[in-house]
This record gives sequence, structure tokens and C-alpha cells, in this order.
Amino acid sequence: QPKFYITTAIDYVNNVPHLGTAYEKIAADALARYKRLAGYDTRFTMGNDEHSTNVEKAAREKGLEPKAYCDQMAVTFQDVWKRLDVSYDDFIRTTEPRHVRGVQALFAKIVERGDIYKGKYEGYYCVGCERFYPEKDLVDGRCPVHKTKPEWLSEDNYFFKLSAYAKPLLDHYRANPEFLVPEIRRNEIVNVIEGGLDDISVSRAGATWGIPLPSDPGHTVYVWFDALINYISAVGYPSTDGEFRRYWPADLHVIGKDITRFHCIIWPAMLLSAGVALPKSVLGHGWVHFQGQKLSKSLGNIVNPLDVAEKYGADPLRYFLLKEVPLSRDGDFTWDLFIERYNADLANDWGNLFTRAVSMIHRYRDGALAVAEPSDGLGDVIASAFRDYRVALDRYAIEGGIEAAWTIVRRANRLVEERAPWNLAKDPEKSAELDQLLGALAVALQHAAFLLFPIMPAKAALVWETLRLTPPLADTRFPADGGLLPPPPTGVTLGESKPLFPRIEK
RNA sequence: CGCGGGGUGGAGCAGCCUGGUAGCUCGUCGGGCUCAUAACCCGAAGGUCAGAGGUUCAAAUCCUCUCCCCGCAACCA
Repeated sequence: QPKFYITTAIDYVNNVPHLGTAYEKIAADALARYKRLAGYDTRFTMGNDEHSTNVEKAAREKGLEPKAYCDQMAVTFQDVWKRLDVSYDDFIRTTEPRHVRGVQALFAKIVERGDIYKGKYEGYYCVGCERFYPEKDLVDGRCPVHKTKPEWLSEDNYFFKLSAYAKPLLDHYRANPEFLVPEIRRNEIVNVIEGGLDDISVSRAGATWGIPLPSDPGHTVYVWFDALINYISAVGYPSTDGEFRRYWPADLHVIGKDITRFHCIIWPAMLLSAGVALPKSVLGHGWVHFQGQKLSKSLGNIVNPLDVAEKYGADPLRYFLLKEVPLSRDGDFTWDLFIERYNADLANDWGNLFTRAVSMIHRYRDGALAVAEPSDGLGDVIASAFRDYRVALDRYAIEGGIEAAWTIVRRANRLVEERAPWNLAKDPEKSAELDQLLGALAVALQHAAFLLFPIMPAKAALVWETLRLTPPLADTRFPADGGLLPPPPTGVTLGESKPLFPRIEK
């Protein structure tokens, strides 16, 4: 059985999840669910990034020890993901012993390779910002944010010979164009590498909230170096048997475009140095804006995904984000747009097809199908929808998959008009024709629900159960021969007709 | 000259690489139907493709310049 190992970025815990973080997890979840339907042994991991001074600071501000604070945040994050139906298989926290072991082991490998050396880290450091500034970014020698004079800091640090990996990385990009998608981001990164790479500091002296260097416990591992390693520690590294052997290298890292440099330069360089295989692909997705603006704390326009989910359900939120924000681009969330998509697509198209079909089955046939097979070319529509869907999802174009599923919904709605079942029902001689139509509609609903399961798992499952289909949707797979799914049962009373998505009245 | 993305009917996008009747979803208007969540189906109106110049038999599509938005520039998904 082929495997598919997919990860999201692990989240920095100095804030609760917002709409953008949720977008990434939902997108990765849809891909993971798709791969499961496609028969892959899928491993989907996420987690929290709990080290660094910022986290420590956030904890102290709440009067908590860092660990206690992180424990709380881990519960908060996982709760949000569960409410959004994110089906992760494992949740890794960078404070867990298994992760610490992985970090120390990988670090040791890189030391062994001779890629770590001790040096001085010097620069202008603004205490307010907690960061170093290059001289060119200072305004009149002062911090551009705080207008204070930064101090000249100089501390002993360990450095990683990133500069030695420019050539190997470029070679890797040339040989594996799919290593970074979309293409636009690949070009950007290749430019950066061609411009030359500097060695990076990978340790902090005197920090206590972090993973100590095995070779020098007075230093902790730089938080990014630490965080990236979660992708292998989550599957058992430093053990190279079992899960690691089964799942590594990862098939896909789903990350935000802002951190592509870490994932596409530093991370592969670390792995090359340590002699560990590189992940197959990194997907740098775009941003979800809110009312045309970037989500930011300072603008105060942070949207809590749970607000949307609690009001209208997780599925509509998932649908909107996946349909309107292609992974390769930025997109916009506005309430007007959300409500429009909800009413037009979910309530009117898919939802209405469901209620009208199921209620006709009840009204005309006491709730049971006599036959269940496609008619009027519906079989061809479904077959090509399945093909288009898979092509799109294999390219991570989830919106294209949704579009493909919708061709089934549209065709079925049109079929109702064409065959006018309310007329067939009046004519006893057309009884067989009516049975055939109702069966075809059930088949259409079934296949649309199957394709939409990765996008809207709860509603798809509801349709599935209403049609009395077995096994459960989560255990169903794409037919190996590329044909249709086994049809819904006949002679069994179906579930009731209830609006899947009640219209939102403005 | 830091790097990059974009400007297409009211809105959001596709088309541009590989020039040749400008396409999709929503909205608007008109019609049909009544199974259904005033939902569904059919049809229509609406764009000189940011601006200027150039190449060409022919440009939204290629080239040059200008204007306007928006990102990124080592720790915000």
C-alpha cells in the first residue's frame, strides 16, 4: 500500500489560532482525507512550537510557568482543530521528550559532519523588538519601531555552515522541480540561493526555555532549528525503523509562504548535512485576508475561525476557504462573500438538490428506492467529474476538485427539470420512469457526497447516512477500476429530508 | 535602479507561456416550473481586456514606457 505523509507547520503558541492558521490546517486536512479515499496509508501530523523567548514571555505575562502555559495552549489548539474537523493522526509538541531526542540526535549528526562551528554573533539588538537589526534598517542609528538606540550585542554562538549548501540545494531544485510549489515561490527561493547563503546562528547562549545543545548545555538550540525537526521526530527519529522507515521522507509539507525560506533552504540543508532524505515537496500557500486586509494583531482584524464555525458550522467555513482561496494564491474572507457562497452554492445547489430528491423519494415512493443506477448520461458526468477531481486534487488544486463535484450537482438539478417527476408521478404508466429518475438522483447525491467528503466531512456523511450507504464514508475508497461506487441500497427506507444548509437570511 | 504579484462587463476570477469569434461563478433583467431551503431550469443585457507606443495580415495575449494597487526583504499560516 502506498503511503502519504503530510504535515502542516507547527504553530507558535503566543497566540490562539486565527482564520489564517485554520486555513492551512483545513487545506492540509482536505488533502489528507483525499489521500485516504484514494487508498494511501496516510499520516497527517500537526503540532505546536513551544520554545523561544517569545513563548516564555507570553507565559510570564499570564503569570504561568512556560510549560504550564504550553499545556494550556496545546489543549486550546487541539480543541479548535477538532471543532473544525481536522483529522490529524498525531500532534507533536516541541517540549515532548520524543522531540527533544530527535533534535539532539540530528544536531549531533550535523556536528559530526563538521558543519557546526563556534563563532561570535554580533549586531545591533533592540530589546523592545527582541531582534537584531542590520545597520541599513536602522533609522538615524535607532530602532525603526521603538525609536530607541539598539545595543551592540556580541555573544558566543554556534553556527551552521549553511553557505556550504547553496550548490547542493540548487542541484536539488534543478533535479526536483516539485520540491517547492507553486512555481512562483520556487523562483523566488532559487534567486535567494543564487544570491549566496550566509551561515546562520543555531544556538542562543543563556536561554533556559529551549533544548540544550548536547555538546554545550549552556546553549539552547535556535527555535527554528528546533521546530523544523518536528517533521522527523513525529515519526520516530532518531529511530530509523518502524514509523520513520514507513513514512519518511514526507510527501508534503504544507506551510505559509512567509516561512518557505526555512523549509526550502535551511531545512533541506540540515537534512543534507545529517544525511537524512529530503521531503518530496513543500507547498507554500498564500494568505487569507479579511475584508481586503492582511490579518494582523495591530490592525485588530483577527478573525476567530470558531466564531464562523459556531454560527454556521465548520463545513461552510471549510468550503468557503477551500473554494475561494486556492493554495497557490492569496484570497479574501468577507462576511458578504461568505454568505453569498453559502446561499448560492451550499443552500441552493447542493443542499436543495438533497432535500428535493430525498423528499420526492418519500412523497412518491414511501422513502425507498426501487432501482439505483445512473441514467440520462449521468454516469458519464460522474465518471468525468471523478477524473477531473483526481487530477485537480493530485495537483493540490482543491477548488478544482470542488468544481468537478459541482458538475454532478448541476447535472442532477437540471435532470429534475428535464424529467419533471411531479408529472411522471401523476401517470401510472410512467411509474418505471419515475423509479429510474429517483434512483439516478440518489446516485448523483452519493457520488457528490463522496467527492465532497474531504471538503465538508460532516455534511457529506449526513447525505451518506441518509441514503443508508455502507460502509461509512470514511471507510469508502475510490473504485480501483475508475468506475462508479457500489449503488445505494434499494427497498430500504431512507433518512428524512432536512435542509443541509438552511439559507442565511440577511 | 532591491525582489515579486496584480490591474479583463456591477463583484470575484479564467484566458496571456504555445497571438486569430473575450469564458466562468455571483449579481441584475425577462421567461419557465412547482419536487424543493422564494430554492431549481432556460434566456438576455452588460467589457474598445489600466494608459500610451511598437511588432504583426491579426494582440487581452509578444516588446517598450507610464500610471495605480498589493506582497516580500531571517523568525506573523
